Amino acid sequence: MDSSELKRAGLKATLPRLKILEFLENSDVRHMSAEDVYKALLESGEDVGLATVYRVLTQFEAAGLVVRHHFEGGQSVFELEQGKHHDHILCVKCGKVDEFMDETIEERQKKIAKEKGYAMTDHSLYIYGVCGECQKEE
Amino acid sequence: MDSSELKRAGLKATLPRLKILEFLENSDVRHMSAEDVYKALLESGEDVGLATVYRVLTQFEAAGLVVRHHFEGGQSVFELEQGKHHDHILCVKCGKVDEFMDETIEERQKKIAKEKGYAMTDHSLYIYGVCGECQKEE
DNA sequence: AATAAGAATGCGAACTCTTCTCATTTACGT
DNA sequence: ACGTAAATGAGAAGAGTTCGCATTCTTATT
Repeated sequence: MDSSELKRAGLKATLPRLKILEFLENSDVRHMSAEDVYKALLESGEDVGLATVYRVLTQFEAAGLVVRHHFEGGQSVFELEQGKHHDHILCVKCGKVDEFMDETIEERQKKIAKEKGYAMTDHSLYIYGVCGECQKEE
Repeated sequence: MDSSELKRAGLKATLPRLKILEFLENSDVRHMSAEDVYKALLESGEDVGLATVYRVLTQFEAAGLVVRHHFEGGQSVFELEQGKHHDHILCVKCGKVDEFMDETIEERQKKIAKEKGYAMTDHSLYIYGVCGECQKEE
């Protein structure tokens, strides 16, 4: 088991944390709600509580292992940190999520923050649309 | 009373709708949650239900009278439609909200959507930071 | 390897924001 | 003014998330 990542993040290597991290790393879906993680673990025969999943994901976020997003639709969505910042474009029909990174937009944002007198801490950019697949279906 | 705006939007000119619209138009705060609107009306002596405020704001949104935002923090925030699209920059300390519009960013977003094969329907961009005022306070 | 002490867990209750249900009231064309 | 359909208010219900607490783990120390 790879408890070193957790140790490094200053977190005790408990079974639920290990399982959740492992799941995030091995899943091919990159953006998941707490509920998604919870259900997947239950189906794998793990015995975790939903509250624990929420707690752990929040800790992972604080530790920088995970990034939390607020897509439309209310619930939080989590994504394993990949080192490189990026924004998201999502399909309003099928829910597909794509990622992109645009240096020009990044620059402009910094510029705007400065102009407005803000010390920028963060930003979130979501583009919504209908993906190629969904456009075909009438 | 100005019921014409409501009529034009295809909505019956009921008292709660009139009051809510009037309040949105006369308030100097431009971004308000349903709860904010509800409380303000109660304090003005109006007798509205919170459910009605939610319903009406949702109808206003559908009618294009109002725009709904999902700032961080969970609840929806509403803003009177001003014709011209803009994005937001908000202070994470005091909650202040500023608006901006950047043609370059707009263009880039369209370009990205096209590249990724999406038919763009909408987008949301929020910059978070500490505003000038709040930077001064220690 | 056993132990002690504190941290983490699971469960259900609680909380927040929002929507729904439904009996009652209101707006508006006639 | 009246009738009808739509809108309202109140509280219940729903979704997502957090909290409280008794129990169970981790881990540093023997």
